[in-house]
Amino acid sequence: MSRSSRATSVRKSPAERSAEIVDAAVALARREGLSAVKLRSVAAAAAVAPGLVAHYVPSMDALVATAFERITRAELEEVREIVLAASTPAGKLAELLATVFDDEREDVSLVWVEAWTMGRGNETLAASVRDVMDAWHATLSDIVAAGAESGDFRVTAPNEAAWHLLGLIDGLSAQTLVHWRPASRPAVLGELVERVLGARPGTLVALAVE
Amino acid sequence: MSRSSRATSVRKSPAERSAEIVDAAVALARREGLSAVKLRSVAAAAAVAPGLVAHYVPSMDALVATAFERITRAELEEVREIVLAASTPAGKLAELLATVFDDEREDVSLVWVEAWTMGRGNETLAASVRDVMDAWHATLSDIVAAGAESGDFRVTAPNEAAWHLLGLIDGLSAQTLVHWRPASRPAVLGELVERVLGARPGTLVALAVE
DNA sequence: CGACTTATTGATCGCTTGATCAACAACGTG
DNA sequence: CACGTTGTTGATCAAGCGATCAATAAGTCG
Repeated sequence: MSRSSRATSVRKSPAERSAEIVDAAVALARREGLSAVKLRSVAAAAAVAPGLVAHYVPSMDALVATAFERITRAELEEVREIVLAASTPAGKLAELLATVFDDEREDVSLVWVEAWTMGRGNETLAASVRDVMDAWHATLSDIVAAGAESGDFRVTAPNEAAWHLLGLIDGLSAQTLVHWRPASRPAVLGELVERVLGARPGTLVALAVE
Repeated sequence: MSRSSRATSVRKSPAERSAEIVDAAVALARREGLSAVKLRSVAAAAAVAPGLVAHYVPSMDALVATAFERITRAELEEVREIVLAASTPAGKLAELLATVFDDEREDVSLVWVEAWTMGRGNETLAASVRDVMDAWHATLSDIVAAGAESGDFRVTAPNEAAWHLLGLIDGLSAQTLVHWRPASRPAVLGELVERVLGARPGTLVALAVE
């Protein structure tokens, strides 16, 4: 009667298994948020025993931070490539905003907002959040500075303007997270950012609509 | 040896005790965030047994939602009164921004950001969040609309502009929560909002500095 | 083919959470 | 001063968390 039936297991190289576990954590975080990254749920997602997750990861806090980095770095990298394709600063910014506020990307908002609060009890995560935010700021700052130099934007402090753009992006993302989808976002948003950057009316709106 | 020593208790009217417990929850949330509002921590803060908290509250989710409402409604009310004192729309907005981004108010940011994520598993809280956000939006919208009418602001869609302002406020608040305090916030922010609303340069900056 | 290395399992510990409830005692009442 | 109502206590339950570790078996190597 006590054929307690041990599950059949396949041995894999530590590197491969470790990657699988991290991948499972990333997929889980993308789907249900960072707070869904638990020892047991990751184990289930990776189809391994709970103990194995703990074995391959220093701590769950670290795994959460890793998942955050993977997801948000990938997003930034994606945006960077899209931005690279555009020629003018205004075009770059328009593409950036269109990408960030794409509806497909709502899940990333959840990851960000959760990271801000979870960072308060997870210093590893907090450090990651700071790093990726800095990277975002740098990307935005570059675009704004280029626009200021070319005359497309009339900004006195590109660095500060980049912070405010980032704040705007974060805030609006958080809003959609709760329940809002103010309908005419792209067009009106373009108009808004034109003003923020002192661009000529229409330079961003036209690009944003495509 | 089994003098298990029951703590001396003072009987109070249900209304009074109930108020004490809610007050303790509010104070706790203000100090350490909504996530600190636990059955036992609230009990300790109110100096009662854990069971009493459960006795006076339908569920902890409800208590968290109540604490959120109390804190954020009070903030909004405070801002409303300050805004009322200013005469021009630009002045009202300048006062509003100065108040919201006052350093003393950092704790409220934590409450907001936590509410956005906790609302995902607490429908009572989610409903409260939507309500208070609507109220904020209405307040901002009124100011912007008045400014549009008076000619102080050149905005085509006050309603949308209010959403964006709110997004900006929320996003920048969240940033300070993580670790940022971009130094020259008030002045540069005023300039930013002038542009957002198409106000004449200086109308907000001058007021914000006071 | 047997032995050894080691990837993997799953039970387990200790802790925290919200919630329940029998027992207790403080206060108003007769 | 005793009685009874009821505000209050604190132990307790069940669930979920991260982490640990002895036991197990898969794959490799002589």
